Amino acid sequence: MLRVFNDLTRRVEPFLPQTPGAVSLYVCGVTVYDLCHLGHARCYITWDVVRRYLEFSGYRVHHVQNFTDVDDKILNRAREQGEDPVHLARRFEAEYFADMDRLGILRAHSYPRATEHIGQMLSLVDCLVQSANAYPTSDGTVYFDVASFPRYGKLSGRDLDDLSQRTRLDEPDPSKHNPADFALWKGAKPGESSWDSPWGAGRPGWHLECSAMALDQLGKTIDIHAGGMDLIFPHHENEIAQSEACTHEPFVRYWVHNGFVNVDAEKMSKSLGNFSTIRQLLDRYDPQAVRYFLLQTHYRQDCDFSSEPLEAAGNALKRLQRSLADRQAALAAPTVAITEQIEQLARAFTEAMDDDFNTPRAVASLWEARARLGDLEGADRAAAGHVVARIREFGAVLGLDLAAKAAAEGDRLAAVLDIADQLREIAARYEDDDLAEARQASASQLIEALLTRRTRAKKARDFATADGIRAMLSELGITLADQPGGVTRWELAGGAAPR
RNA sequence: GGCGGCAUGGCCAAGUGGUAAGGCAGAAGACUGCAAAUCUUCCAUCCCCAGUUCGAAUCUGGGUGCCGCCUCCA
Repeated sequence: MLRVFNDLTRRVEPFLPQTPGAVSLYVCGVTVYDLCHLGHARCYITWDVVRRYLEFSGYRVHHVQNFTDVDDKILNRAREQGEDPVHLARRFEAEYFADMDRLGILRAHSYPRATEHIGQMLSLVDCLVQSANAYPTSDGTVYFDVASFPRYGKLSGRDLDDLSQRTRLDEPDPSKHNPADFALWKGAKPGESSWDSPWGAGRPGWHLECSAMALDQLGKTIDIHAGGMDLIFPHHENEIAQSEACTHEPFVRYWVHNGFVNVDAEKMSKSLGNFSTIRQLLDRYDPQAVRYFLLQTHYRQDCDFSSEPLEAAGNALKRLQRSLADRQAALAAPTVAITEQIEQLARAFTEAMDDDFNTPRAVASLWEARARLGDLEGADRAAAGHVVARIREFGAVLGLDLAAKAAAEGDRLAAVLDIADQLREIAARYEDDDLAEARQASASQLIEALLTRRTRAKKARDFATADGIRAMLSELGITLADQPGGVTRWELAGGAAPR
């Protein structure tokens, strides 16, 4: 039985969607005006794992994630760069997908854009004005009247009186009834792109779009609404107010939020100068290592992107993959012991994930299953591959690929590294027929040829040659591993992605 | 000022009453021409103080330290 921490009640609750077997999931998406940063990586990997686990648990998930493509930041950025705002927004949508694809994040079923839901937003504003939960001002702005919504502050634990008294020094609009009122619709300034409305030309406020699109695509009540912790107030608080004031139905059953990303123990932010993009991260670390790193921390905790733990995660993942590869071929008929081990793994994994998506424990269950493999003997040992297969299956539920890198992958990496010329130089030093033939070959073929040459040297007990080849490949970042049976495997060292 | 989070071995990190998961790093052994990899084993009493309890990392009270939200932010 899945249990989920609900920020609305601040408790872990049994997960009961409206319709048994189906889950509507709305994840707050990005404002498309810049490249995605580490916080986005954390957020979308978190909800990707949640979605994968829901599906693994048998739920039919309808996953919707918006793009905010009209907003001050976009307009400002477009002006700075002399680019059309729509063009800029579409460009960064593509960049978003490029990053998320590298991180292995499943595509949502729908990516609604704010600009394509203006009509739904205006209907919502109209509904709120009709019900006296909102009021227009002389400049064409429509504010939500927070005092008209008794439950305002419920999600974030704010007190309306307190919020109201905290009048901000730079509060620009004296026509607000209450300083805590927020804009549903913003009157357009001259020259800005805008849409016509009953209240004059303008554009939507930030909070409005999520309500309008969620209501449009998922109905009045959605099961899970997810996003970063920083969205609790004011964004999600406002979404509740504007949605429920109109529909009179609970907007969301389970509000879930992921913790922050810190860099060197401080919040990552542009002003602190410790802001980094997903791209910069992936220049240094394998996307799978990043995912593994994040899985080791519970999603509601803050996590600190620093090099040591990231490298540790890469090492751990690689060791797990290699360790499994050693047993994968043992596929004799499953024995009682093997069946028990599989059941034990499944139990530990699902218990961990059912407990508010406790991925650190889920990952640990994989390691424990792997360790038990070591105790197997005889017929049990000959069937160990079945356990390996299950460990990989559960890894996939977390979005981890626990199969060792296939030769094709190594080839791709070698090609990206463009080390063929250097390999040919090495080959030239150990001139012989095999290598002469390999002159036109790809990087991985050259490596294989060198390995063949080295194996021959080893058989002849010419260790100087064998170690020389190993040392030179090592300088190119290629690590050799002589395995029992005389087979030599190679891989790129360090877990680093190609630069 | 209001609201909230965190403090567990060298590092990361689970665990919310029953005697400290897991990973990284480190050490020892097996294997190996040597390496690497792999396998096996070892490696903490949980920020401080006072309570509750047969029993607390886990509950209560009091400290100390760190962080976040309250403005755009995933």
